[in-house]
This record gives sequence, C-alpha cells and structure tokens, in this order.
Amino acid sequence: MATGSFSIGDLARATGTKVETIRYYERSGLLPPPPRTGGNYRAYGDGDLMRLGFIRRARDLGFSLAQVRALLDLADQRERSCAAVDAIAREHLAEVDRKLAGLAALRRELALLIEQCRHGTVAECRILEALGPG
Amino acid sequence: MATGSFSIGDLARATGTKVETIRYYERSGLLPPPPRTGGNYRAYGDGDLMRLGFIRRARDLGFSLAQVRALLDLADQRERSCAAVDAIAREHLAEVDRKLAGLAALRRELALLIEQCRHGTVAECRILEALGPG
DNA sequence: GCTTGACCCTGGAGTGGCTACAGGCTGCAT
DNA sequence: ATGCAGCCTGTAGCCACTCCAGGGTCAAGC
Repeated sequence: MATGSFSIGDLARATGTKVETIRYYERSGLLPPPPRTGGNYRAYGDGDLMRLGFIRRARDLGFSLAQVRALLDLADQRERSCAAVDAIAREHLAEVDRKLAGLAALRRELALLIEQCRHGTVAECRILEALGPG
Repeated sequence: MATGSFSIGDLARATGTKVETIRYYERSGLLPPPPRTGGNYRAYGDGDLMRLGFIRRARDLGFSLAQVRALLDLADQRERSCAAVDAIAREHLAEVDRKLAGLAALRRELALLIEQCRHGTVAECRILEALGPG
C-alpha cells in the first residue's frame, strides 16, 4: 500500500533540499508536476522522494542538471546497455580531473605569491608587484 | 612621453580579454570610463593597459571581482601596510584549499562509482543503483 | 468561532562573471 | 562610392539556484 502524500516542505526536509529548489526543478522539467490538493498544495509521493534523492546525490557528485536529466532518462530505459551511463560518469570524472589540476596549479602560484610577502608597506608589496606591470 | 591612445579592440588583444568583458569591467567600476574620440570610440592609455593586466592576472589566480576591486583600492594607498593585501590573498588561498579538498573527495567517490560498472544493462547498472534508492 | 502562526502559492528579480546578440555608427582602404 | 572591420548602446541569456512580496491555506489553541 502506498504511503500517503506529503507536502513540498516534507519533501524538502527529507532530501535536504530547499523548497524553492524543488519548485525550480519542477520548472526545469527534472521533477514532474505533482497532483494538487484542494488548497492547491503540491502533493508528493514516494516516487518523487526517490527521484529527488537521485537528483540530489548526482548533484552532490557534481553532475550538471543536464547530465542529471540524461541519467534520469537513461534510468528509465532499463533494457539498454549502461554504456551511456558509464560515458557520462567518465566524462564528468575527466572534467573533475581537469578542474583539480587547474586548481592545484593555481594554489601553487598563489602560495608562492603569499610566501614572498615581506609585510612592509603597500608600495613594496610583492603580491601587488607580482600582479602588477607583468 | 605618453604612448598614443588605442582602441578597445587593441586593449582586448593586448590583454587576452574579450571586448565585451572590458565593457563589463567598466560598467562594474573596475575600469574607469576612458575619454572618447570624436566618433565616440573609447580611447585607452597605458594606465588602462596596466590596470586591466592586473585585473586579468588576479582573475587568473581565481580572485573574485570583489577581491580584485579591494586589491586595486589597496594598491592606490601606497603608504599603508600590505597586511590587508596579505589577508585577502590568504583568505583566497584558504578558499582554494577548501575547494581542492572538496573536489578531491568528490573525485574519489566518482571513481569508486565508475569502477563498479560491470557494463551490463541499465537495469543492473551500479552507477544508477548507487545514485538511486540510497 | 476566531485568531495566530506556520506553511504553501505565484511571479519576478537578483547572484557572478561574463557572453551573445540586434541594430546602428565610424573609419579606413579600394 | 563601397565594402568591411570594428566600434557603439542596450538587452537578454547562461548556470543553479535563492530570495522576496503579496497573497491563500490549514491545524492548533482559546
């Protein structure tokens, strides 16, 4: 038997999502528009809870909403090969690796800059110097 | 003697910035509105070249435009201690470290997920499973 | 039955940091 | 005179939300 329906606030609490974000996901087509109560409140069911949970976990792993949409679409075609799912995940991993490398390089430069600070006046500041006339 | 003035396109090429971005910086108050030619073209000088160079290098290091603004303001008060400059840089470094840690953790999780893919059908996909009912 | 307060609704605007038009003007070479 | 690159303004779009105003709804307490 189905668990009774619940409000957007309940869904928000259950998934750690803000109410506005849930409505935004609905506008974006990630969540289907749920039925409404007599007072025009959204009435969600367990399916929505699962779907939103999926979205949140994927978002926490850094997938874009477009990627999440693609993953959700794929999840519905249960007989297909999961190669496409794997491809999305691998592409995302590659992107994360690119970001990590960039951020690490940036960190090195930034640390070097800070190291050179001799704590004098602004006029002789090495940090501003390094950013300066280049 | 001053180098003659040059156009926004020249400034863009010299600094590797898009023309639209330069105009955006002007709107945002990061670059002062330059004098105009008879035909209403922006006429930049060497000072602008240096200032935009500074902005670009700071942006490349990941400073926000608000931080860049603060650094530029500080750079003008040449007699002050550069402690404030140091503080901005250190705060940014800390932020970069936070991002690095988060991204590294995310990478680990993502790699684990992908590793488990047995390349079967979507129905038995471990990736979707891991994102799923949780 | 009435009030209070928490919750829900819609629609619109704002965030950062650009980027991309559309529609028109300028400037220089041919 | 003509063509074309480059410049001008103003506006809208991107991502993924987040917040707000101005209202409607509902359950609990008195």
